[in-house]
Amino acid sequence: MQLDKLVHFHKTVGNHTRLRIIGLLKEGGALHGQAIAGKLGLTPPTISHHLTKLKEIDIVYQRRDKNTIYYALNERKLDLLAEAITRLGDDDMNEELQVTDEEKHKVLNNFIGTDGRIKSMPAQLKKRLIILEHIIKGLEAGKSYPEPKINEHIKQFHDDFATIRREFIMHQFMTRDKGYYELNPRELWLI
Amino acid sequence: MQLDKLVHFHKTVGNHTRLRIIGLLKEGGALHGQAIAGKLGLTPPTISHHLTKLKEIDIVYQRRDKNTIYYALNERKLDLLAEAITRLGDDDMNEELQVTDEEKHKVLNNFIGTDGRIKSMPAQLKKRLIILEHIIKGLEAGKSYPEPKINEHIKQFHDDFATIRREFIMHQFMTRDKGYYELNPRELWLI
DNA sequence: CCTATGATTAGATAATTATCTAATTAGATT
DNA sequence: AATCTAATTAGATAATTATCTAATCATAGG
Repeated sequence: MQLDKLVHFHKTVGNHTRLRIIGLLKEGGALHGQAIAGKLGLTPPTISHHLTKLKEIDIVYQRRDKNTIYYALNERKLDLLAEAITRLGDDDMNEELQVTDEEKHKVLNNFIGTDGRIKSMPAQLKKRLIILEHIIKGLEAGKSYPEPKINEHIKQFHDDFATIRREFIMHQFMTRDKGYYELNPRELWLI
Repeated sequence: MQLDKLVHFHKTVGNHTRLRIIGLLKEGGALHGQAIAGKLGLTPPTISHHLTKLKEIDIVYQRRDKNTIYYALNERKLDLLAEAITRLGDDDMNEELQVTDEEKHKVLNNFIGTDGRIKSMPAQLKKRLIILEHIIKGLEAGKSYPEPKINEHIKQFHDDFATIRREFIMHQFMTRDKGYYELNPRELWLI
């Protein structure tokens, strides 16, 4: 991570109100704007202002339900940035996390048969993520799926839909709410 | 770590010049003021200004040799603070939002008369939440109420049922769907 | 199409702050 | 004591920003 980005991150987090918002989201899960405003004793425009800043550094994301937008913490991002601090002066950061298209192709060729089904799930996280990404690409962003639909979709690739479905949640590809599943924004994906 | 302290830390580190100083000290070991000023193309007073801020958060310490003061990075501190980031929002950060049972009793006694009705709605959010919680406790979880039923229930406590009903939604005590109201699970309540 | 609700944008204001030059302080050396 | 060197403080200025009110936008539901 380069200097400017790190500055931007700290500048954003170095504010009383914004830290309190982060705290609220951490303890309370997703909240909508007016709830945050109420709890902090500030007006909605002010909260809006802070939320856009928090979104800029990618630490909160949003989900819309009717007229209400729920904001939630991207905790993984938090961890990554914490790590970045200790490596402040170092230059060779981040590279090891990138995956090239070529690498993806190779993994897909190795683990997916000519019939399109998964021959076996790789054990290594990096490769698993590539497979998961491949599966989830068949789903539509912004659409809400009931659990059976998800199962059905996964079964096209692999019989163990329960494990894979769980990994979708675990690795932040999707969100579950009351039995309904929805893709997370791509920036949240770990790949 | 306290909220204020965390804010102070991030505010301090969230500055282009100061991060560059940290970077210099990390790669170059101890440096004296004028050397830093030279490398960054700034004047000594400016560097002095930033160094006092970095000393405030205890991330830089100094050693004097004759007239020259050498500044060095406290890397252990850096690690500690990085760790604190992942705990943003944990435990004691939100202390001021916790409410004890004793506190609740006190508020209820103050705002609710012997007839069980609300004498006046407190303005302070924390107290309002206590009153709202009290009112909503008379409703049953999992049951779906039409709007008139809700109004009726609230009117036992206060005549302004519209405002209170709206606050139930706003503060996530309940959900409305097509004119029907249902309690949210308790974990969602802000109290 | 109309209305209600929640979010965002625009614009204003007051507070904070990064930076400079000029002046001052603190040690060290002669 | 006089002088040199490095650091700090004072004071000024320009830029940034947290917050508010008022206005606008976007979506849902009739």
